[in-house]
Amino acid sequence: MMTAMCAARPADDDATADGSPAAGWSAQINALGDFIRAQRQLANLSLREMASMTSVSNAYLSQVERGLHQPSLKVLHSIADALQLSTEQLLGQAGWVTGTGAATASAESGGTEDAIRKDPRLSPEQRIALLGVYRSFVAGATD
Amino acid sequence: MMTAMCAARPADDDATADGSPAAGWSAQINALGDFIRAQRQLANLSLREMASMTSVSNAYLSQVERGLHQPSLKVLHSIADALQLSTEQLLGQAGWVTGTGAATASAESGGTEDAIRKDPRLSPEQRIALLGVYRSFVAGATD
DNA sequence: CACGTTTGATAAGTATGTCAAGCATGCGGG
DNA sequence: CCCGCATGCTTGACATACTTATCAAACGTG
Repeated sequence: MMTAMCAARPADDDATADGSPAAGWSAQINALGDFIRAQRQLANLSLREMASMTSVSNAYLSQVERGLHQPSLKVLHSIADALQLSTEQLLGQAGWVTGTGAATASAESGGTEDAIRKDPRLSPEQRIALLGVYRSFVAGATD
Repeated sequence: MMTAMCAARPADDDATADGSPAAGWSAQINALGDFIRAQRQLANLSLREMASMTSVSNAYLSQVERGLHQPSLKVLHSIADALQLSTEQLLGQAGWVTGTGAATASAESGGTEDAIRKDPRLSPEQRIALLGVYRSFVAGATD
């Protein structure tokens, strides 16, 4: 197995002529596909094997690996599972998550807000309420 | 403005009896939608405002918030950006960051109390009040 | 060489995400 | 009263993700 099979990449297609899709994600998609393929081959899996593990068709996996499509969360998750990777690694590879630490918002100045937002023990409604209270407090003070 | 007018949720449809690895989507989608809506309202944004920020149509945002659709990565990312959240928080909310290690939650859990205690912008009374609210929330959530 | 098997790639069809336009409702002013 | 302006919700058309069925090449067997 694993012979130099028929690998053909139809040249780097960065067609962003029409403005429909967000420009420039082809690079990330390619990176993601390469990464997935590498991991798959590392695990000595064929497309079909992985397909049966992920319940995603081999054909689509092939297309994803070659950067022809942007897989959805479901598929991404399945793939990560089959390859024994965390979804975060996959997303990170595609550049969709800013990084593991990643605090795009105000992390240092608004530590409390951030903590509330990230707290997994709160339901959405509770979050709203708590943040509302907190903000009213802070707004009332000198700020 | 901001009066909750025509609101209708078409019953909770949780029909996922098959043994697929990704079973139980509707619940997650609903959670995600609720979270997004909560955050949006927190930021005092209307659907249309957010739509213009995210370059996603208001209609679709509405549907996503109500759990009628699963947004793609692009859209998710845009939303996170508009709400000044990291994509990971969104994904975490929906429970998509399973991963093998996946200790996103436990690491942050408990950080909220700490953040509140340390927050220099709160007066002692406010601190007590906020902690009280937070604790009541967490206590009610069957830890 | 015929044969079956395994591999990755392609074709055409189906399901689902996404948008632009229109609907319903509430609010303030003539 | 009606009217315009705000909001959120629904419809129907299109684009994209995804599937099932199939192909051509490489690897065996005898």
